[in-house]
Amino acid sequence: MQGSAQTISPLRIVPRSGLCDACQVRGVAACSALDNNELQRLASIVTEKKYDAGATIFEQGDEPAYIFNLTSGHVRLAKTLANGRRQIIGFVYPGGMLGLATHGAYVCSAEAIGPVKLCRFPRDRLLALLDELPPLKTRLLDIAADELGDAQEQMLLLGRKTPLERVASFLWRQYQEAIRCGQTKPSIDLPMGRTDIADYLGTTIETVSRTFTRLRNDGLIRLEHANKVIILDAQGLEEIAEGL
Amino acid sequence: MQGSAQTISPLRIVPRSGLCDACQVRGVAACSALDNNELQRLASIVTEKKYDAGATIFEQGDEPAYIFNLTSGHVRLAKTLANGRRQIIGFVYPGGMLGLATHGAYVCSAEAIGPVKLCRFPRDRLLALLDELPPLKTRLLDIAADELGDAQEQMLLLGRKTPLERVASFLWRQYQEAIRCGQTKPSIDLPMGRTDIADYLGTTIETVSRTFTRLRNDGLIRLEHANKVIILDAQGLEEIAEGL
DNA sequence: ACCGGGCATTGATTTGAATCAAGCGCGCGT
DNA sequence: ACGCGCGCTTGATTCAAATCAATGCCCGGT
Repeated sequence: MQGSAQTISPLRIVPRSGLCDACQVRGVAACSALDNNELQRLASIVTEKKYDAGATIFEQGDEPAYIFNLTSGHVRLAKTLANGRRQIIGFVYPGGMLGLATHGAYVCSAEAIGPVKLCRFPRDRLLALLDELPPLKTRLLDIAADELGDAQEQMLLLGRKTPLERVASFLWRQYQEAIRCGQTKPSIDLPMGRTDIADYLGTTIETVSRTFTRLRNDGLIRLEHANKVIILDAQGLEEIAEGL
Repeated sequence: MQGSAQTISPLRIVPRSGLCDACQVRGVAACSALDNNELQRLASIVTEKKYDAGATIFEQGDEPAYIFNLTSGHVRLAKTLANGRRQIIGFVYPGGMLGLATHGAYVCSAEAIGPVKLCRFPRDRLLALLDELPPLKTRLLDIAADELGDAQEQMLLLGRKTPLERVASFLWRQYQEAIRCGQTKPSIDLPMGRTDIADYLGTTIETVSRTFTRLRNDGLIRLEHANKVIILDAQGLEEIAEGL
């Protein structure tokens, strides 16, 4: 499977690019912008890394030595205030990038929610490579612009939505993401716990829990168990999410 | 002044690039990445636009036909919820970009706070030009990564800071920005009103007002008038902002 | 199968910011 | 110079979500 040549490349040096051939997320990831030849250049600077559940991939304030591409598992990005209050900036799904946003240092920490695999690129080498791989630079610009749009949507949520609207928005987005990934049933598997959800939505674990219960009682969702949500009324959920 | 040749360009076609020669924000703006030759290519697709105070430059949801560079005045970026609740996503200062973040449409509206001048680039032509001007693409990627970092900082503010910390953070950032722009006195001129500040900080006009009063009573600031703040205790302000 | 611990839910109480409601002051136009 | 109006400040009250406090449930280990 690794050696199977769907690609017809003349010299099969392939430093470790067998990885990319077998990559599960190649279609979604940043690499999707590249042809096989270009991909090999990228592959020449990549290292595959694994982390256990709960492990820290990098810390807010660290020198941003690497940029990552998540190939399997889920990651949370978090910022922490002096007194311990925590805000989750976002969740990363397979195919997503880590470490793009910086101000000279990582602006947030990245933690593995479950066991995680990712492709690690030395930042300086990746940035140097960008000048030789214009499609990749374009792709990264697109990704950054998209993430910026997502971030702005989250600001609206945090600044102006009620807890009910926040949870509904969260579920709605998870649902859309699941659909995008080929899910056909109206259900969501939540890889993260209530604490993470609360810290993402700028509220408390108790409020999140009560809100789930309320959505259940109102017939919008069913809770198969705490981490498996069945969407019963997608439109109703969206309307709540949009503040209608 | 317009025709003054500091640059030695062979053919002086210069569609309207006299503009760039005289540009006040050339050092800070995205164009700073370009040499004079490259700048002319940019200048060939630019149109200068002016807007009155309160004017809408573009609307959330519009087709993102243009990307802008603010040359003078201040802009607010806002998103609005069905029932009228508004969240200000950010304020743009001279030299800043508008319209970078998109998801196929402008993700927020841009409104002139006071009278405003900006350079307008047709999006498709600018993006096409990026492939010929790699330094500009790099610069835009840098700008996007920076804005992403700012957005994440704002999420922390909206999700986890108290109103006091929010206002202190806001003033602190304004102060840093003023210093960056060459300001030497410890004072800030606020181009926006209390309503804009409240909508930016995810709180109400009354709370903002009370918090200004409290910071004044606690000796951290002095209010020369509503829009002119003197910083009396910069360190104290920063400590509050950081939640210490 | 039983026990223990961590996570989620549910309930009671408190609290701080939103809302409601006046005043105040400054700038503008006449 | 005067009065008008808008935007800011200040005060009183309400209310929703945070906090405090049990209780329940599921999973993993023995």
